[in-house]
Amino acid sequence: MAVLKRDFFKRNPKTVAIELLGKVLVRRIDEKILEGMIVETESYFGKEDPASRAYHGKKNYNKEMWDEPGKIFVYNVHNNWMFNVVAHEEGKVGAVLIRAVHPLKGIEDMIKNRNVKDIRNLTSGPGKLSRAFKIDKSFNGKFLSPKNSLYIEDRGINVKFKSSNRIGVKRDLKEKLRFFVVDDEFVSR
DNA sequence: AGGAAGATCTACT
DNA sequence: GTAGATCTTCCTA
Repeated sequence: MAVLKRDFFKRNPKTVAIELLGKVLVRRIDEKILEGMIVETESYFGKEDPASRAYHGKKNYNKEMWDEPGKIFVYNVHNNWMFNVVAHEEGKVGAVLIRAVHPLKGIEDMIKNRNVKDIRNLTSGPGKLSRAFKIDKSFNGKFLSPKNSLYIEDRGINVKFKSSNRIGVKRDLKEKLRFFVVDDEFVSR
């Protein structure tokens, strides 16, 4: 049950995105624990990446991507919070977007937070999972850490994954930067 | 003040 | 599966 250290995120965003698959996202709300296995991620780079929030240079809404790896980066799109973790090599820019998790624990609470019946709809998208886990802008700029009630654990789970182009992106890079676990029903369509 | 946002829901074929 | 409305942040003017 090793909590991921900051060094884990001090690498290329692509590597981090791949290795985050199968890790477990843990959220503590008072005495309740919510857990979900990460099954879908996307990596974003800096100015060289037209799909990245960092593409237009350092702004108020994206400055966390220049910040220390291991920090939480949250932004809003169409009334949805996107949950990212800052990940890049020394002196670079980048982040990994958590797009979907597979609920493990606290499912009842997630259903309450999300107000849906179909379990498959619970956390199968970036805005969905942040709502289910009660992640919002208040986490922006904090470190992933048990102290902050939000962190990621390595439980030695090994998963098979595939890659594809990123979702919803108009001008994507040639490289495939979306990664997802094979045959998991919580991967977003 | 106005607008666009790399998502989601709903309501259809 | 696909299309259209959504109704919050933060940007640009």
